[in-house]
Amino acid sequence: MKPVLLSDEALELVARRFAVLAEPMRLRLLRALFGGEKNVHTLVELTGGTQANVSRHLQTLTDAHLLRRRKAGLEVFYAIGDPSIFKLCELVCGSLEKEHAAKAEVFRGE
Amino acid sequence: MKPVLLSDEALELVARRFAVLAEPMRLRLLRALFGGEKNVHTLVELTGGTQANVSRHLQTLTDAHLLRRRKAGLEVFYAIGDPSIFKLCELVCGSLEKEHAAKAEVFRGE
DNA sequence: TAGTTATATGCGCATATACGCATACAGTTG
DNA sequence: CAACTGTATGCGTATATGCGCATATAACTA
Repeated sequence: MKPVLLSDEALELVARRFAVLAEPMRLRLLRALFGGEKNVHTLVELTGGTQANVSRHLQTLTDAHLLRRRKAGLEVFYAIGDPSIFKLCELVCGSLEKEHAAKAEVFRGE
Repeated sequence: MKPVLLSDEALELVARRFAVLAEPMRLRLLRALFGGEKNVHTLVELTGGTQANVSRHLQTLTDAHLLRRRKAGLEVFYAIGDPSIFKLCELVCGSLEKEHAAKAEVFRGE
């Protein structure tokens, strides 16, 4: 497929999407959600962050349409809302793995 | 497909890679290099940035192994050094397109 | 209604980084 | 050697944003 040359405005949007993915805590949240939807309390435990910080990052991810939000009584459940995330991480990991073969074992999950 | 769960250290590296791609000016540089390698002066013209700023961003991209550097006399030529960039942008663009298409439908009374 | 639980948010601080300016460095030419 | 060209870099500033603390909001329960 031929690469389409994007406009400057499109590049701004792409950059913003990449920025959302450029925070380790948000990636940890996405990782925690790979297995399916979870409520905030569970995500706080899994990521080891504070409740306030986790809530903020969940907001950022939801605003970017990477997560979907479901309210159930007192709890709020989040789940991955954009399956392209999986392929994105696959691509980046593959590239990084090739890049420093010395650190490659990190990406193979031991 | 079964996603591999990455370690926290791996996620930090992935986040760093995304951060490199999270700047519009760096994406403009990558876009300018889609057609092949170019020297700094040409990239300054194509992107409309200052020479100092362009040089810095080229450094960042090269450090991340996304570009390769070739010196020829006074000039320095840069070229895309990681083909996964193409697929990355394709993925993100596809995702953003869907998102905006969905948004557009709202205004069409869908 | 009052109290409890789960989640979200206002605020301030600290840090990271993009940018512009000036200048340094490297390589070529006189 | 000096002068010139192309590229890189030190420095200061402005802005963005991640984090912690405290508190607010929402929904359930006695």
